[in-house]
Amino acid sequence: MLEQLTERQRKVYLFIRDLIHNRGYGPTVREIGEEFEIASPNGVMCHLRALERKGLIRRSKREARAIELLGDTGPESLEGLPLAGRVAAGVMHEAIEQDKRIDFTSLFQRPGCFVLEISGDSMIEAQIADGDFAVVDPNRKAVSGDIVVAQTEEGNATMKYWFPEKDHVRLQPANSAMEPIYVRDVQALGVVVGVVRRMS
Amino acid sequence: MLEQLTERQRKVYLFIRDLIHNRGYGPTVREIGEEFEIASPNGVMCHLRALERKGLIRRSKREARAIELLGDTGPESLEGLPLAGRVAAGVMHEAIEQDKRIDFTSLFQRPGCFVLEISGDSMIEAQIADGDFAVVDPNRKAVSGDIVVAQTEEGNATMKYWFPEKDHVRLQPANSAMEPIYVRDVQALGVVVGVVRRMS
DNA sequence: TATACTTAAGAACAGATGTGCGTCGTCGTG
DNA sequence: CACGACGACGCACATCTGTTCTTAAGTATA
Repeated sequence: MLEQLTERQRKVYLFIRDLIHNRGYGPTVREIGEEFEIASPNGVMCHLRALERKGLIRRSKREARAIELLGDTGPESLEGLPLAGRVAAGVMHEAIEQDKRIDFTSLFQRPGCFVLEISGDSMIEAQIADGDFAVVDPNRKAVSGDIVVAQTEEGNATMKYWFPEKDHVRLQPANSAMEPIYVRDVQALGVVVGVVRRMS
Repeated sequence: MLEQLTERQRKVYLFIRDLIHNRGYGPTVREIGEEFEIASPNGVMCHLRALERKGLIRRSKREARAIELLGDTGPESLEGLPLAGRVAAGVMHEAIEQDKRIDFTSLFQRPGCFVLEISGDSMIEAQIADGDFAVVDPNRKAVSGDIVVAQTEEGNATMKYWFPEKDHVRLQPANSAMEPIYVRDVQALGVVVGVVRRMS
């Protein structure tokens, strides 16, 4: 998105975006000029035309501050949590590196995904415990060994390992105290792509 | 927030907010007048003054469209994932209930929280596996039995159960194949308040 | 009944703002 | 070398826009 821009254009775009996100409304042509020490309004117009031509912004003719950001998902600066490093692997840095961030919401933001709360311990050996939240992707085809949410013809739904065998499917719990289930008419509602646990 | 407003003021405020969220930039005084069939700019000024006085917006003097929304968290509709129910507990609803939603980012959004990637299997029996992300709250005092990130005086950091005993602390792994560590000079960098796993 | 607040019209003004014209220099490409 | 791009100046113009003043009707409050 930003690759096709020149250095100058990129900075102008980021300035506009920053204002819209952090101040709530965009800059005027002359405000941009002031920021980048461009004395003539037309010098700024040149950049705005380039940004519009390259599809990053849209403008309304003859309207003040009428700059619309295209393909912008919102202020990223506030999203997510700082990713501080790996633990149990040596020295911990005192200062948390602020540059790497991880956003759990966008991590699982695929169209159609939904969340289920786990009830029971049948997947405990797959590190999925009672009360956990499972993120399920219904648009993904289950392959052998996936953890899926399976629904039998009676309407019962359960979370198990998915093993197709000959003329049936083996639904294998991740708990050595439990036996696998063999079913003929079953469908996978979706594949488990993530687990979230809250321990507070 | 909206209770202290008159009906007319509320509609004006919602109109402004809608434009900022959906169009990307706010309205001019006359645009508002056009929407509500207020012929005079001053009729609109009256509402804007009221909204500013009541603390819903902030304006910059003599600047076009310079309306800032105060105490506004952005379009809420896009946040989070739909929470579809509990699994392994009977009947699955065909239609996912869209009204309940869960947002993983805000779930762990406490000031100071950070994320660590887990390395190794020392907490496997607490359902924390290699490659998982742990959310750590440094502003929380560790109590006996908590899972903490502990740092010894040598600077080594590790994730363990936290058991203070007499003149030392027992750092207990959740892995029966491993032995506990007894340390005198150790501090808990934070308490693990969440776990996130990505399996795609 | 008097007072204050809300809502609004109409007119006028100053200044903010987008836009177009012509010009110029630099840099990389063919 | 010519050409096109990028980046920018300076100026002028039309209009957009916020603001203020005066006036006034309707409504709630004391």
